[in-house]
Formats: sequence, C-alpha cells, structure tokens
Amino acid sequence: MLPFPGPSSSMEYRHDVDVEELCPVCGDKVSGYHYGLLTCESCKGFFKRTVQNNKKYICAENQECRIDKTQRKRCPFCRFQKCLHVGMRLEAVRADRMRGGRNKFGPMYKRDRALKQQRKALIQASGFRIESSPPVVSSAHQRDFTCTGGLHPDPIFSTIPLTTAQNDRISYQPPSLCTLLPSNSPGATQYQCTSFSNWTIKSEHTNICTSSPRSAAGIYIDSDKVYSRPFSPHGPRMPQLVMEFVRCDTDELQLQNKITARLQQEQSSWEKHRNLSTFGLMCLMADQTLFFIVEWARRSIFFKQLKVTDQMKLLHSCWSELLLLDIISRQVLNSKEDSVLLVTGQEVELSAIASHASPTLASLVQRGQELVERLTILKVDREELACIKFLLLFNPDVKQLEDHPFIERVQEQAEGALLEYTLCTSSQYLGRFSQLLLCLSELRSLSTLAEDYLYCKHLSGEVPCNNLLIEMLHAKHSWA
DNA sequence: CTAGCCTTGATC
DNA sequence: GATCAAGGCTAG
Repeated sequence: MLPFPGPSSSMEYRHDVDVEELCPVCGDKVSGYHYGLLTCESCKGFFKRTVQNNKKYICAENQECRIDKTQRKRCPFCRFQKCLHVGMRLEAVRADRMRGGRNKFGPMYKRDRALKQQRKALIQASGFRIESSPPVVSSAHQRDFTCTGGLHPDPIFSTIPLTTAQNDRISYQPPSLCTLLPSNSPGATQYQCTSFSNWTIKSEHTNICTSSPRSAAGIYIDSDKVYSRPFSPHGPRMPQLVMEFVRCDTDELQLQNKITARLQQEQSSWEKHRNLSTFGLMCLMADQTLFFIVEWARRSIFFKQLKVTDQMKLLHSCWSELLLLDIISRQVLNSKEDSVLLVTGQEVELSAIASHASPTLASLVQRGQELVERLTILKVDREELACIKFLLLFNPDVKQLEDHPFIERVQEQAEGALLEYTLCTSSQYLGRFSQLLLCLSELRSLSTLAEDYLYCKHLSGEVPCNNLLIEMLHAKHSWA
C-alpha cells in the first residue's frame, strides 16, 4: 500500500526570488505593477494607449469576448473592459505625461508585495509539499495498446453498440477526448465584463494609500487589493480567483438531469446486447460524469488558454482524481452517513455495498468514507472544493507539457487563492489550509488505487467499453 | 495597433 | 546608487 507518494514525485514550493504570476487581464506573464496591479507588459501598454489617447472601441460581438494571451488583440473594447474590471486605475495614467518617478500607488504596491511575501513565508513555514500522483508501476498498466483510426463524431450521443473488453483490446478506439476538447462553442463561457457605463472608480480607491493598514487573524491583508469583489458587492469578501473558480463549476442539478437522461439512453442501447451489471452501470455513470468533467475543464479559466495537447495531457493525468473528488464532494455536501449519493440523485446503502464488494473494493470504499468524514469535519465548502479541482487539474508534474511554466503558475495561483480563502474564512487559518492539502494527498493516493482497481476490472471484461472511461484508463500509460 | 525594449526620475 | 513604475520608441 502506498499511502503517500514518494519524495521524487512531490512538488515543493520553490523559493524563487520573483514569484511568477499571471496577468489578470490576459494570463500572460506579469512584468510588474502597472496602473494599480500586477499585469503583463502588453496590457500595460494597451491600457496606457487607450487612456492617453482617449480611445473609444466598439465590440463586434456581445461585449463579452474572451480575453486571453492569444485573443487579446481581437477585441480592444472587451480588453479595456477587463482591464477596468480587474482593477487597473485610470488615474495612474498621467495627464501631464511626466516620465519617471513614483506615484501615489507606490505604497500600495509595497504593501501588496509585503502581503505576497508574507503568504509565501507562511506556506514555507508550514512545510507543505503538494503531493502528486506517483508514477503508476502496476504491471497491469505496462501493456502496450495500439490505437487504430476511426473517431466518433459525437461521443456523448454515440449509439454505437458497446463491445466486450476482449474486442476492445484488439481494436481500441483512439482518444475521443481529443474530439471533445477543441473549443467549438465560442461565447458559451466567456469572462463576464461589466459594461463601462456601470463601472465607477470609487473615491475610496484613491485614498487607499493613506488609509491605515488592516489586519485579519494576525495576517496583514490589503483587502482592497486582494479581495475586490465585482461580482457580488454585498457578499463576504473573498479572493477573486476563488470566485472565478466557483463560477466555472458545473451546476449539480443540471448535471444530475443530463446524466440521468444519458444513462437511460446508454442503458437501453446496452441492454439490446446483454444485461448490464450494477458495476457496469456505475462505470457508465462514471463515464458520463467524465464527459462533464471534460466540459468543466474546457470552459474553465486558464485551461481554455492551453493548447489541446496540454489539455489532454492534464486531463489524462488527473481524471480519476477529479472523478473521485466529484463523488466525494457529493457525499460531503449532501451528507447522509449510511448511504452513498450517486450523481443521478439515487442513494445506495453503504451496508449493501459492503456486503457485495470484494475486499479491494470494500477497502477503497472504506478509505473513501474516511476521507468524506475528514472533509465533513472540516466543513469543506464549495469554494475550497473549486480550488482543489484546479489544484488537481493544473498538475505541473505531468510530463512533457508544452506550456509547463504557465501550468506551474496557475498551480501557484490556485494554491495562493485557497490559502487566502482559508485565512479569510477560518480562525485556525494555516491549520485549515494544511488539513485541506493533506486531504488532497489522500485523494490522489486513493484515486491511484481506484484506477488500478478499475483497470483490473477492465481487463477482466467487466467495464463497458468504447467510452471515455476506457480511454482514460488506457491513456495515462500510453503517454508514458 | 501591438508589444517588447528603452529612458526617465522620485523614492528608498 | 539601486529600484521600478511611469512614459517613449519602434519593428513588425
């Protein structure tokens, strides 16, 4: 048993002098503080040109264009909206065009830097290591699966009859994930920009550098900078990135309805060929959930900026972790102690599972339950779960990533966001963050075991085939 | 128009 | 003198 991965697979927090961050406007590399916050060089220049020359832009679409590194040139209107939205300050552009020197934002930049240093020191002091999945050494995974041609036009609604595992091994379909990933629904999940007319620079912002420093739970926090909340001005303050993560989340009710509908469709198709076991039905459920996990990733902030090849590598690496987290989250948020709540809304008695499960499965369920209990005691919330999903997805330990620095930076930002959130919501601050990271480790470890288990079941022909689940089971090992 | 690099100058 | 966020310059 491998409760925790070995040190070789762990990712330590680096002690770099410069913490690399992402431009809140486009996700490019930050070059320094510009007009009120850390941005990249190009957005700095863009903001300067726009304000200095009093430029007026018009959006050709719905004023909600996605702004990222590759598309930032396409719509200056939405780019400028986003500049304002994330907090770039008009008043930092000098009317007299005087060069050099310092402006009134200097002290604010200094405090922000101090906060970041403090946060970094806290993380280091806590001695955390973010554990990642160890390389899978199970001999069952060493097989070489040859892919042949032929893609499903739409795997989600595919009614191609399911084949047996034996046949699958001979004619394994190539990854359907690659057909799911290319973005083909522009505008579906774009960054929300407030319209310019609705945006007002509040006078309190201009006084920020003269206001007295605030502290929370012994940790200095410049809340105007870190906890700006344009989405919901009346709610509790929380890191903007956490709100963005939550915004990316899938609606549970919608998920339940869609998966139930698809399962009925799949099941009727399957039953024409043979009876489906309970285990098979669970696999179909997991399979359908995977489609939604891919959908979630595809429309998520940062992920959609990645090349499809990197997207596939990340998903192939963390699918089982995300799937397990999905199942576990459901138990934590809708907790009934003696039963497991399925994605379809059905409940299965734990005693029923225990009486039918093999020792391996029983042990997996047991460990899963223990993790649910730990998270329940912690009262983990949606915001924290949303951060954890991003921590799992943006795993910088995945091999041969094209844009590794970007993924590393997102991982760091997600960690930072989770830390800030826990500091801001919990009186035990650092303790809570460490507890959550320990749960994350356990989740990773558990998902590896679950994947091994599933793989063995697949080899014995018990997993319905030609689906995303099978592709994922095969993929991690064919990449290696 | 964009974005990378350069120059400037107040503050430390 | 070093720093670093302003504005400036310019090839692409």
